[in-house]
Amino acid sequence: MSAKIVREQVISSALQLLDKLGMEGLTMRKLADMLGVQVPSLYWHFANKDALFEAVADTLLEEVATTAVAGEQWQDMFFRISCEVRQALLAHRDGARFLARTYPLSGNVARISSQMISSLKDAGANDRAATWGTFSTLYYVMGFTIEEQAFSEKRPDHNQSPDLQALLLRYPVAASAWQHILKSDPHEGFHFGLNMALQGLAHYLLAPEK
Amino acid sequence: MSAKIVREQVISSALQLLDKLGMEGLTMRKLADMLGVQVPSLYWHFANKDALFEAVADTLLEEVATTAVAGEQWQDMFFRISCEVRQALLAHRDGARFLARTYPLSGNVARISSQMISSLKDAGANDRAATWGTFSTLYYVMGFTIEEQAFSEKRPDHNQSPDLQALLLRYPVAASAWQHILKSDPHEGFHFGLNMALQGLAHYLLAPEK
DNA sequence: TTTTGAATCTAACAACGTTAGTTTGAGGGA
DNA sequence: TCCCTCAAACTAACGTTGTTAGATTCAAAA
Repeated sequence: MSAKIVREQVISSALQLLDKLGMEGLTMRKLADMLGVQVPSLYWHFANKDALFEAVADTLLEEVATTAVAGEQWQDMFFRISCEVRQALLAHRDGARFLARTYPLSGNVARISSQMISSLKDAGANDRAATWGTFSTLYYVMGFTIEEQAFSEKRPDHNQSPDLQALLLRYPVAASAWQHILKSDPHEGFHFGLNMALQGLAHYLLAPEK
Repeated sequence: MSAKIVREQVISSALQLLDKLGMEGLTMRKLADMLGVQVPSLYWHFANKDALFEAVADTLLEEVATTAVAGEQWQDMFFRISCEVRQALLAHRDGARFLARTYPLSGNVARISSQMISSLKDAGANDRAATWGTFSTLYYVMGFTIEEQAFSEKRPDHNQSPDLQALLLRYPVAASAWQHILKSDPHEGFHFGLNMALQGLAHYLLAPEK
C-alpha cells in the first residue's frame, strides 16, 4: 500500500497542486495525498515546509537562461533573461509571490545572475555597477510580476467592489491610470519599465562618474 | 471582563505583533489576546484575516508622501517618495512582503501614485509614460525592499549554511557579487537601482519615439 | 541468515481560521 | 420606569494545519 517517492516527484506534484489550489492550498496533507503517501514521509525528504517551498521556488527558475547566445550584447541578454524570468513565474499560480518568500540567493538565482554580471563586466562595468545593475533589474522583474499576478488572480472579487469604486472616485488621476493599466497589454507595461531600467543602466556605463 | 475595541486599535496591535513575531506569528488568537478580547470579536470589525491584513498593509503607507514640496521637479519627487516608501516598509518586520500579499491598488497606493503621475504629466509625459513610469518605479522599490528584508531576517540561519557555501564555490561570479552586497551599504544599492530607473525614465521623456 | 538503515507508517499534539448561536449592555421611545 | 433595539461582545465547536515520537517494513549488504 506504500509508494516510494523521490525528491523530484514531490516538487513536481507540489507545482501541480500550486497551479490548482494556489499558495494557501499547497499543504503537506494534500501533497501527500496526491503522491499516495502519508504526511510524515514528506519529512524524510524535506526538513520542513519552508525547505520544501524553497526547493519548489528554485525549480521555478530551472529553465531560465539555459541557452547561451554567442556574442550577445548585455542589453539583449538582460532583456531576454528578464522576459524569461517573468514568463517562468507567470507559468505557475502565485509563482512570483512564491519566489519572494524565500532566501534571496538560491541555486538558479546564482546561475542566472552570474551570466548577467559577467556580461556587464565584459562590457566594462566595475563590480558595483555589475552587481547592482543585475540585481536591480531582477528586483524590478520580481516586483512587476508579483503585482501582475496579484492583480490577475484577485481581479474578479475586487475589481467591482464598492470600496474600490469609491477609491477611484476619490483619486481621479489614479483612476484613469488604473483604466489605462486595465485596458493595455501587460507585456507593454513590463517592457516599458524594463527599458527604463536598461536605458538607465546603459547611461551609467557611459558616464559612471555620477 | 469584556473590553471594547475599535478598528484602529486592532490595526495598531497587529503592527506591534508583526514586529514581535513576524508575519507567520500574526494570528487572530494572539491579536485577540493582546487586545484583551475573544477571537470572534475581531470578526465584527473585519470580514476575515485577509481583510484585516489588507487594512494593516495600507496603514504601512499612511505617512508616506504627506508633505507636498512646492515646485519640486519630478525627479526629486520620485526619489523622495521612493525612499519614503522603502523606509515605511522597513519600519515593520516583513513590511514589504506584507504589502505584496494584498491587492495592488489600496487607498494609500492611489494617493501616492496620483502625486507621482501628476508630477510626470506636468513635465509633459503622456498617459502611458506617466502611468508605467510611476508604477515601474514603485515595482522596483517593492522588489528591492522585499529582498532586503528577506535577506536581513533570514541572514543568521542561512548565511553560513553548507548549502550556501557550496553554492558560492560553484558560482564564483555570483559569490563575489554576494560579498559585495554583504559588505556594502544597502542604501547605496537601493539608490543605484533607483537612479537607474529615474535616469531611464528621464531619457524616455526626452526621446519618447522609441 | 542476520543485520542494517533508508523510507515508510500510525497516532497524536497544539495551534490555526472560521462559524453558529447566545449574551451583554447602553441609548432612545413609550 | 419599562421595553425594545442593536452594536459588540461572548461560549463552544468544527475541520484543517505543520510537526513530532515512535513503531514498522523491506531490500540490500555482510
